[in-house]
Amino acid sequence: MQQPPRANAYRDAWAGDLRAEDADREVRVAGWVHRRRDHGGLIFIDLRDRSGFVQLVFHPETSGAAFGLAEALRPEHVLTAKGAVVLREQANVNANIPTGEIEVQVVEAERLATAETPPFPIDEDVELDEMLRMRNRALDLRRPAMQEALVLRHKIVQTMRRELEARDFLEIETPILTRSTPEGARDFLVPNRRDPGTWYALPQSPQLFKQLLMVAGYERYYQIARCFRDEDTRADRQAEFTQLDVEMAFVAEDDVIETHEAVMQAVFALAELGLPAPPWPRMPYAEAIARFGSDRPDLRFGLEIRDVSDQVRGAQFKIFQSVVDGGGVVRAINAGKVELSRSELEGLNEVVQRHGGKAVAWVFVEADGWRSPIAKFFDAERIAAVNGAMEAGEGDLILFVADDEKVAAGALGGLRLELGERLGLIPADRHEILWIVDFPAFEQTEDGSWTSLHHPFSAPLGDLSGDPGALSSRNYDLVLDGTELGGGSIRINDMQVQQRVFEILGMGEEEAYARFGFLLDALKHGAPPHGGIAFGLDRIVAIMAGRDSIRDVMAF
RNA sequence: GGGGGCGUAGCUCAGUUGGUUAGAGCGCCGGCCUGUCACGCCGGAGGUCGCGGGUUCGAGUCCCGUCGCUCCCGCCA
Repeated sequence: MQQPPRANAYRDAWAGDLRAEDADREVRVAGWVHRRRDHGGLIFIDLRDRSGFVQLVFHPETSGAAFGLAEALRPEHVLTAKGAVVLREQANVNANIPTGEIEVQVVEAERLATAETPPFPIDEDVELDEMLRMRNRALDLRRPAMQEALVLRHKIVQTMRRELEARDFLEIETPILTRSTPEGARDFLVPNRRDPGTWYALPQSPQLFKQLLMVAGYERYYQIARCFRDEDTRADRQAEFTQLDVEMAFVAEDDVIETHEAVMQAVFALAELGLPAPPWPRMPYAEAIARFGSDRPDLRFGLEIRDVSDQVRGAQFKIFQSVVDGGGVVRAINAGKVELSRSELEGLNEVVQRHGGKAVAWVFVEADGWRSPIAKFFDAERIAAVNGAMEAGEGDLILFVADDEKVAAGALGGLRLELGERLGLIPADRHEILWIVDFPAFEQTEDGSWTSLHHPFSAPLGDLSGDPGALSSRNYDLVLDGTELGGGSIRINDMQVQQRVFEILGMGEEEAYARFGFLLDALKHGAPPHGGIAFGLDRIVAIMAGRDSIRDVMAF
């Protein structure tokens, strides 16, 4: 703790903060019985509070009535105790704990509450059933890993506030009972008692409000914002989550990126992630898709994807040929010198199929050709060309996927992650961060209509009257170890551009106004160039705390 | 909405090819113990094997259903 507690009838010192220099002090500490070691004629109690724990010693002659109390104490009983801090004899020093040089010789103690036997150990990090943890939330939150995560979370938020404060940002709250926000998930709805038949939506993000604040001239806004999306959960996704939400006026991409490199560097400094100092690399979306099959590539390991369409063109293998003829691509990963069994190789099909692909073709590179069911379809020249493109040598396994470009990229991206994990290529102690930039503005859906890759307020770049598929958007996403930490964009501040975007999206003026009316009205009154970003706080804390599930870094 | 996995003591888990009285560690309770710190030693209690049905001479084990949890896909950045 940074400060000693205000002295009162319960305590005047933090248990975990007592040190050798406190020796001979008379202190009163309060907390929970962490552990009891009863030696019959001598009882040790580890007394725990938020700061840690200290050993209390109860002695039959010097502790008086407190000794009898100590015999009755059990784990998690609540206690206040008074006594002298004494140096332990050299042989009794416990170097493994911060308070191990001293102990408190109790002269007086009072039990403030008893406690039922806890249903699970609170001092160890055993994996527990989630229901059990939720039913016993107070006990679960007492566990050290949860406390550390929540302390870290607090420090991260404090750091964000401090860094943004130093850059003149204003923290401004936005409504929770609101109208639908443009993030594309299902809204949580709350019935409006005063107008039966109508509903509030809970915000999926403060997007509309923060843009309104920019139009209103507040220049720099941020908020630790609760967001709600009525979608199924994942380990890294909850229906209710927290974002650091930021918006700035009179800025371009570089301004937003550089500001947040500084903010996030300060945040990351709270854990030893070993990240390089900014500026962090920026990779165009198209490159990320081509090389890693993902717009949030994990750069901690290789297994990059290469295009071998040209090298296989003209081979006797009909599957590849028809894909290439049909405008598709053949791409591959060199998995290196690994021996996978036939059934393991077949198992990879499942990974590919999950991403909409059909199957994986595989070859083992040998001195005089390929070992593979498809080897017979390839002449020596093409084999050499593919080996060359894949930088493959003897013993290497090459995995191919042939499909249209998007599916092939996604399937190989999935395959890459699967192999990285299965082959143990992902180092736990190294981290890789980068920005993904130059996103396409629009994606064509199966029925031929266009949807925005992010939301309809991201500013497009390019000729608005031309092919929507050729437009890029002024977006940027920050990716750490294959996890998207946050993303944002420069927004549209010109109503004509905004209207053209709605047109491309097939959204009529009426619908646009129904959904975003108050922002559109605001944009008419002089909108500055502006842009912002939102970071998923829960994910950031989870990664920094080394937890797999964001539920392990949320108090409730 | 779809698919996979799991469900055995308070907790974490083992339980062989379907076989006799279902186990371990920790925790809990009792006893002993004045230097332990995950104290130690001795003893003990604790089970509707998620629930329901079926197959079988016999089911924790196999089958069907159901409930709960969880992961993944869909969905979602």
